[in-house]
Amino acid sequence: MKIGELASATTTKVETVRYYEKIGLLPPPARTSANYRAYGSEHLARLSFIRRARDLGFTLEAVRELLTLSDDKAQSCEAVDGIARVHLTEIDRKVADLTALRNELDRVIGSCRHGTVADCKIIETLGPRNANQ
Amino acid sequence: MKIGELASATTTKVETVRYYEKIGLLPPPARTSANYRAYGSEHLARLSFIRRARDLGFTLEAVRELLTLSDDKAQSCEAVDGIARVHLTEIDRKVADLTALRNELDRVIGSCRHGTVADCKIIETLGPRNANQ
DNA sequence: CTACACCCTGTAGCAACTACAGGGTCAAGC
DNA sequence: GCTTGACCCTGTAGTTGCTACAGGGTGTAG
Repeated sequence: MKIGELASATTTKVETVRYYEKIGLLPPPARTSANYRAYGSEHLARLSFIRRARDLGFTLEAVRELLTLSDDKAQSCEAVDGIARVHLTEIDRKVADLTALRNELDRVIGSCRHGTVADCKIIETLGPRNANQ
Repeated sequence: MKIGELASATTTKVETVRYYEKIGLLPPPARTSANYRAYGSEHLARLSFIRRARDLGFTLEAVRELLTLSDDKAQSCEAVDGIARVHLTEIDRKVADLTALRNELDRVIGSCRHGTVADCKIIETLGPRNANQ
């Protein structure tokens, strides 16, 4: 399997596959006589794993840990569970932050009376003279 | 007003102030004989504007546009409103995406039976062999 | 006069890719 | 048998929005 096939099988860009290899997430595959990367099914499995973890929002560092953990089948999956829970907490915080921000922006937009910039409430909100914090 | 004072007045780092100058968001101020930056109140106003817009999640490009628009007081604030609305839509999309992701992660974590890695549902979900998409 | 806090410029680093530039390889079609 | 085009290679620079040095200069308090 060439890099382009692996990439399209996992909806990844070719450059990204090479990038994952460079940072040590994906092991370097064998090479053909023409120096092309030749991947096997274990690479497909590993890259799929990486992509799904990334889709779930895990950082590459977290993915690296998950991969290491998943290699030791006999161990308890407590650590895996822990990483996932920490990540969930982070996402919850992000959602809360974004929602608060969204509501403030909505309020700011709602105050716009569609006049000139001189008396635009949006611009005014951004200015330094009102003490709304 | 020296750069440190301007920075602490706007809870910005000194390096960030210089960075904003470098990318043309903040006009270069006058210099003292010792080549120190000497800021006036117009800089304070502009930097406050930038910080608040950033706090509301606007990109630096959007901030740049908002600043340009805010300089033309006679114009209608339609464009300003437009930028803000586009931004709100983006935030709404992000919240929706993150929430969906959060729920899937929650589901994945909930399936964990706390055994060994070999039969860990979290690891299994990340693997390529199940067709859950 | 000597610490020390502040200022200066310029460059490199972070995450997680993405996009070239400047080459080599391979199969198909004329 | 040779060209065209799709693919592959390496290496480097760009993206966003800062942040963190390194290696200097300045100003003031004790």
